Amino acid sequence: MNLKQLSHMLSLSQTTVSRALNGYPEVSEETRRRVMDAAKRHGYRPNPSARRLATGKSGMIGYVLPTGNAVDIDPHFVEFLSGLGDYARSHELDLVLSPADADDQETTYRRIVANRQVDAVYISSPRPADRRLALVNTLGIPFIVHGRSEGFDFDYPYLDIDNEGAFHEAARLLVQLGHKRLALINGDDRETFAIHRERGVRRALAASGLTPGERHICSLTMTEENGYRAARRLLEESEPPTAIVCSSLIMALGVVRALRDLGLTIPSDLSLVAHDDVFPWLRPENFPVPLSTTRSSIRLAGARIAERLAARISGLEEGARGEVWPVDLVVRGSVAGAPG
Amino acid sequence: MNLKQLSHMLSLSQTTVSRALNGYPEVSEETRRRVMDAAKRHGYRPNPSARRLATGKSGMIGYVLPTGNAVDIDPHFVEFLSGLGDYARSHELDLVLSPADADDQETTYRRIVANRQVDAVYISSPRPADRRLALVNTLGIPFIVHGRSEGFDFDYPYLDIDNEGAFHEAARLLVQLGHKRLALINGDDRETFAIHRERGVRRALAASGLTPGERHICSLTMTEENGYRAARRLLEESEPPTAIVCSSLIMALGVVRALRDLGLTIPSDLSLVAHDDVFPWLRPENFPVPLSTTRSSIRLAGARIAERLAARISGLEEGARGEVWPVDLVVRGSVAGAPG
DNA sequence: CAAATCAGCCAAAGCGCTTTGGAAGACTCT
DNA sequence: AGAGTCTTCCAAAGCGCTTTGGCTGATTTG
Repeated sequence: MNLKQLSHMLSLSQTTVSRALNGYPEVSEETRRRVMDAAKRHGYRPNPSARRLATGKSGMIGYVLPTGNAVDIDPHFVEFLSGLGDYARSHELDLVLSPADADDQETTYRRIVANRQVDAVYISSPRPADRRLALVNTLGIPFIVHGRSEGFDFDYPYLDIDNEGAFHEAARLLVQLGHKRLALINGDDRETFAIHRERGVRRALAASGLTPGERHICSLTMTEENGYRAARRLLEESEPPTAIVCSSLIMALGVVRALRDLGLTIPSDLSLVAHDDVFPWLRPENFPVPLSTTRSSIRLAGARIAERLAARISGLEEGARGEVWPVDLVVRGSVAGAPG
Repeated sequence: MNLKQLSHMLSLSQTTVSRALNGYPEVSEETRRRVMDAAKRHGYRPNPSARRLATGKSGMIGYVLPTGNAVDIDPHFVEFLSGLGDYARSHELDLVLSPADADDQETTYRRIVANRQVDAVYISSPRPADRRLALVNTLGIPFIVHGRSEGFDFDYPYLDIDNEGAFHEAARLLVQLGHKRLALINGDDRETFAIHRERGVRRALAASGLTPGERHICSLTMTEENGYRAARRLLEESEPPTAIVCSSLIMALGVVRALRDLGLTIPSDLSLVAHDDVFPWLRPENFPVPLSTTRSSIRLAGARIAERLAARISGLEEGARGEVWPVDLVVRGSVAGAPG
């Protein structure tokens, strides 16, 4: 059932039927009702390919997926996706993943924009002065950044959590508990989120006249093994930290393992706080000692981004609005006063 | 730059240019070369929307993503995606994720097929007599199942690992080591993979005249917490198992935690084997006691599925070919003879 | 009352590609 | 030499929608 057939059986022109269905004003209410009725009754669904060719709109949002043999997709992605799906599902919005060589994403961005494959894109894990951002900005496709970049002379729309604030709070708490030697096991510090977190920690320390030890700030990809290694290295120093702030639950698993290997206990020997993106399959309250966390649901962020992208596509949202979500500090048994 | 312009500047018809570019035989080699050259030089890229409208082919593969408030996307998905991307990247194949209400995926399948949004789909986590499979089979769109279903009177193309064999081997090893009380902490047993795993374990036990205790086979969604709970329940029985086979590393984390809480040690009190899908961020060799695993890279499966889908789309693969990958049993320190 | 306005509809021209059904010319074959 | 056969190309008809530009008859306006 296509437009031609439908309009024919209504004895109307395709123009009128099309306009009736798309809510244009130049069609009488009665006609519109008739058309709508018939469309529903016959299960008419406009062919998206045709609509697309005519309008250039695809009804999909895009994401360029960095891939490569040495490239692992962030496990957070799946939770983000859950959120995105939660919103998109009810709006018949599909998501197009365009895999790209991690070292040459530009080609892919250009392709999907030139081909009008998607109406909007989102960008995640941005770095300072991220080229993708500059590119997408000049290409003129609607977009939203999940996270923030830095060092641009233009503004852009984003959704981020207050990473600096969160880690500032966490570190401040630890300092208040008397910790003088505080370490940060951070994610990849080429990414902005990690930079912000480090900034938060440093600021909290500085406020009490402390500076982190040279090697007490480390940056690694967020695996259990790296958490272990970092913790091990830190705790075997001559003056080990008495508190650690950690950028992910997965790394925290490794930290906990390292402590065990060294015969140290939480929180008497070491206080630990980690960031929790809220995975359903790994919860901080279920750590051997319940883990204090800075918590922010990445899934909710996914839903919000979908919502905002939809708004941008339909022109309801404009400009470079940035949105920063506060982060909860949830204190559990893994923190205590600094050891004697 | 579109076809019209290109053909005009070559003084050829659109027909000829189109045919030259698409490799049809009825154009001379010389002309083809001229056309190819000009196309490359001017960076001509056929407009996919137009091509799509004309041919009905989209150059994308689809996946219906079950979503909902109570629905969590499987964390394995991300690794699978990495693999899919590895292949798709080099073939300019995009992946369309269509989020759907987990309880009504049929509507979405019908929509993407009717709209010809994608050229092929894949289905994951199938259940016995899975309705999606029957649906997709009748809709006539090329597809591949990741995993297997059961109870159909038709064959279908799939890629699966030998779950039964893997768990049979694992259980057999434990039995050979003298374990009489063996428990299985399985994933959701409405899914075929879990059924196969259970079958493997039962078969190994039966071969030595053993049957698993009533409550020694449990089925739960694969979270750390569920692993903990199941292990705890099992080990607090009057006749606790001396060996556990576990369907995922994440659950195994919980098992290890439970053991610790109960003051038990691996492998002297309990032998443990888990299935490893090969996550970059959590490795069995890094468990407190290196974990024995049945190992199969889900990422490689993703790449293979992409490859086969592409082959199906282009007609290179036909029929209901099933492919079953063997699974490695990797023995590490977590298994030992049954305690005294 | 003629002129201007307006609501409501339509025919047709795109969008940019593929594909059908020839047609023209070159070549073979008897 | 004329009939048949290839080879190589083309014009035009789709694919199914949106949108431009106008037309008609009814209503308002000076």
